[in-house]
Amino acid sequence: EQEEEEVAAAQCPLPAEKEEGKGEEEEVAEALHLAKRRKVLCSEFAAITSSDAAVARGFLAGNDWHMQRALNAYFEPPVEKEKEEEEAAGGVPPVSTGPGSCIDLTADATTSNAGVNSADARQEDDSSFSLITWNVDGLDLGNLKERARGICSYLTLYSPDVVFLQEVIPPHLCLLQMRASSYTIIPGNIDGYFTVIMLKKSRVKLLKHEIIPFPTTSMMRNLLVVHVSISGNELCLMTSHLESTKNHSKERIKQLQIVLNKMQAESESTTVIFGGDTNLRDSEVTKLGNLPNNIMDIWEFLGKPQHCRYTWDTHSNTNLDAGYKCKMRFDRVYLRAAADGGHIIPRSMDLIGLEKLDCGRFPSDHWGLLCNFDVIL
Amino acid sequence: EQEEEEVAAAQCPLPAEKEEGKGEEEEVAEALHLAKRRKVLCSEFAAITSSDAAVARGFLAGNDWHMQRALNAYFEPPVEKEKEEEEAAGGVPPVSTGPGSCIDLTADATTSNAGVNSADARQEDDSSFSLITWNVDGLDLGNLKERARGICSYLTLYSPDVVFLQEVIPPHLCLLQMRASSYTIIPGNIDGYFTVIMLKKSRVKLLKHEIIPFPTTSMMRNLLVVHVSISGNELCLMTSHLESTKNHSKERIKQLQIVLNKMQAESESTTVIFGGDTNLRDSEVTKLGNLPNNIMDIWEFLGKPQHCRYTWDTHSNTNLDAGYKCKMRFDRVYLRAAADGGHIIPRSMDLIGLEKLDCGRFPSDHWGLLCNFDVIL
DNA sequence: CCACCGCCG
DNA sequence: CCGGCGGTG
Ligand SMILES: [Mg+2]
Ligand SMILES: [Mg+2]
Repeated sequence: EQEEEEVAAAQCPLPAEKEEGKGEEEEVAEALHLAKRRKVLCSEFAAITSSDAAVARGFLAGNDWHMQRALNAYFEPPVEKEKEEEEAAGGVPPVSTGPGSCIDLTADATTSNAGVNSADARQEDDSSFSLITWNVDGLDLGNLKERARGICSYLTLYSPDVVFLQEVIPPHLCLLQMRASSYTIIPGNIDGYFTVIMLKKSRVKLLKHEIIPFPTTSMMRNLLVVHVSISGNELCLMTSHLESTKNHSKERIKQLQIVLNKMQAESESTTVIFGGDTNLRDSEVTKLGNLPNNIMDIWEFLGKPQHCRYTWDTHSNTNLDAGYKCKMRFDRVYLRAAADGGHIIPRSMDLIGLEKLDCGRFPSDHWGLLCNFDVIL
Repeated sequence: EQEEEEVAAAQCPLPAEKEEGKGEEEEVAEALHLAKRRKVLCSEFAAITSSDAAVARGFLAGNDWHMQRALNAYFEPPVEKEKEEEEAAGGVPPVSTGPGSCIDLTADATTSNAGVNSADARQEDDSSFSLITWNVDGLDLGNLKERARGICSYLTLYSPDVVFLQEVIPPHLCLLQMRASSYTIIPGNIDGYFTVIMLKKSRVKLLKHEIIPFPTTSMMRNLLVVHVSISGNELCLMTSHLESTKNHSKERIKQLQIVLNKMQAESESTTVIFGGDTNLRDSEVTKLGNLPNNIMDIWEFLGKPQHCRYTWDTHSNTNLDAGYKCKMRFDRVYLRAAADGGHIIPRSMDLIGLEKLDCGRFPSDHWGLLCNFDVIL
C-alpha cells in the first residue's frame, strides 16, 4: 500500500509547493522566483485578454496557474460539464486533475504494452506541450533489457510530445520501435552510444533534421537538431550529451558554446528548445559568460525548484553502486523563445524514473526530466 | 660582453614598449589599456594643476608619464642643472634615466655587501615608492645558500622601500639580517616556511603588525599585515602565500576572500597594498565575483604588460627541472587606494631574478616582481 | 560519473 | 608546482 502511494506520487508529479528538508534560504529564494514567474504569467494574461493584473491573477490562481485553462475560463462562458465540476470543486474555475491511473513498473511485462492505455486519459489538446529528457545509461549493460523496458513504460505513462534520450545503444532502438511505436525516432548516430529524438507522430510533424558535429570531442558527442511543426507552431528541438567528467570541462564549455550559437542562429520566428545531459557545473556556464539574455535555463525560470534540482545523485540512485555520495544538476533544458514571445511558456518540471525495478535497480543512473509547457496560440 | 648586457637589461627594467613574440590581439589590448591609464594620469594631473587635458598630456608625455616629475616640471620654473639636461636631451622636460651601475650576481661574495653601493645612486625622494614581492622557494634546499645570496643581491640592487617574501625558512632570516641590515624584518611565522615583510628603516616606519590566520589552511598559510607610515603617508601592507596547487582551488578562493575583506576593512584614509604568491588562476577570481571595484590588480591596471605577465614559467626557469612546460601568473599585487584617491599610483612592473647564478640555477622557481609607484603628496 | 590522491612527462 | 590519467572510496 505504502509502495503504491509512492509510485503514484512519482507518476503523477504535481507542481512544487512545499518541500521537506529544504533550507530556509532556498525556500525564500524559491518563493521569490515563484512570485516573479506568476507576475510574468499575469502580464501575459492581462495582455492577451486586455484585462488587468487583478483579473489575470484571479483567473490564473483559480486555474492552478495554467495559462491556457485560465484563458479558456476567461473567454468561454460557464457551461455544462465544466460548470458542474466547478461547483463540485467549490466554486473555483475548472482545474485539471491530471492522469488518474497508475501502472506497475515492476511487473514482468515482457511483450505487452503495459501502461499504454493509462495515457489515453491524458488531454491531447493544443494548450500544452510536454517533453522528457533522459540519459538512459546504455553504457551500463547490467539489467539493460529490464531497465530499457522501464524507460519505455515511463514514456508510455507520460506520453510526452517529445523525448530526448542520451546514451542510447543500438539494441535500444529495436525496443523503442516496438514499445514506443507511436513515436518517430531520430538517432544522432548509428553505432556506439548516441542521442535520440522521439516525436509523437499524432502531434509532431518532422520537417527536417541535422547533426552538428563537435569538432574536438574525444567521446563521439554531437548535437542532434530537428525542426518540427506542432499544432501549427514551428519549433526547433535539440539534444546532446556534452563531454563527460570534470576533467573535460574545457571541451564541454566549447560544446555548450556551439549549442548556444546554434540556438541563437535559428529563425526568430521559431521557438528553440534544447534538452540533454550537459554534464555542466554552474561555474562552467559562468566561465562562458552565462547564458545569453534570450536563452533561459528552464529550471532557473521555474524558481529553482529543489525537488527536481539534482538529476544525478549517487545517494538516492544506487545504480552506480558508488561508495561516495555526490549529486549534480547535469540534465538541463534551455528555451529560446520566438521573437514575438510568450508562445510557449514553461509550466513545471519533475524528476522521473524514481522507482526501482524488479531487479532492484533504477532505469538509469540519471533521473529523467519531465517538462510541461503552456502553449499560447 | 653579451652576458653583461643581459644583466644590465634585467637590472634596469624599462617601461614596456613593444614586446616581441606578442600576438596582435594582445598588442591591441595592451595599447588600449595603456591609453586608458594615460587618460587617468592626465585627469589627475589636470585636477592637481588646474590645467587642462592637453597641458597635462604635454607634461606627462615629456616626463615619460612619471606623475611627480611632470608636476615638478609644471610647477618649478626651469633652472640650473635640470635646464642643462633638458637642453641636452633636446628640449624635452627632464627624464630620469634610472640607476647607472650594475653588479655581478654570480660573484662568490660570501661576506661582503656586494652591490650595496650601487644603489646609493638611486633617488630616495618622496615622489616614488617601490616594492618587491618574491617567492624565494625555501622548500627547495638545493643551492639554498647561493640562491638566498642572490635574492639579497637583488634586494640590495633595487633597494625597494618594501619587500614581501614567501617561502622563507628560518636560515633565511639570519642571512637577511646580515645582508639586508637596513631593513626591519617582520616574519609571518617562526618555523616551517612562511612569509616575511621587510621595511626599509630609513624610510618606512612600522606602526603595528598583525597576523590573520586562514582557519582551514592545510599548508600553514596566513595573512601578514603591517601598518606603516612612509613620508607621512599611512599605508597598510599585506602579503601571503595562498594555498598552492590547482587541487586546492576552493581553499585558495576562501583565502583570497579573506584578503579582500581585510583590504576593504582598513580605514578609508589608508592606502592598502597586497602583494604575494596567490597561486591564482583568473577563473578563480571570476568565481569569487571578480575583484571589488575599489581594488585593482596592478598588472591589469598597467595594461597587462606581457613582459611581466608570467611569474612562474617552467620554460624560462629551469629550477624545477620539469619535463613539462607551463607558465602562470601566480604572483600578484593588489591596490586599494585611499578614499580621497590618487596618492599612490602604480607606475611600472618588472620581473626580477632572471639571471642564473654560478650554480647554474635561478634564485627561485618564481620570478620576483618589482613594482614602482608615483606618490602624490 | 563524484572528489581526492599519486604518478608521470 | 603544471595537466592528463588512472586508482580509490
Ligand atoms: Mg553515463
Ligand atoms: Mg613553491
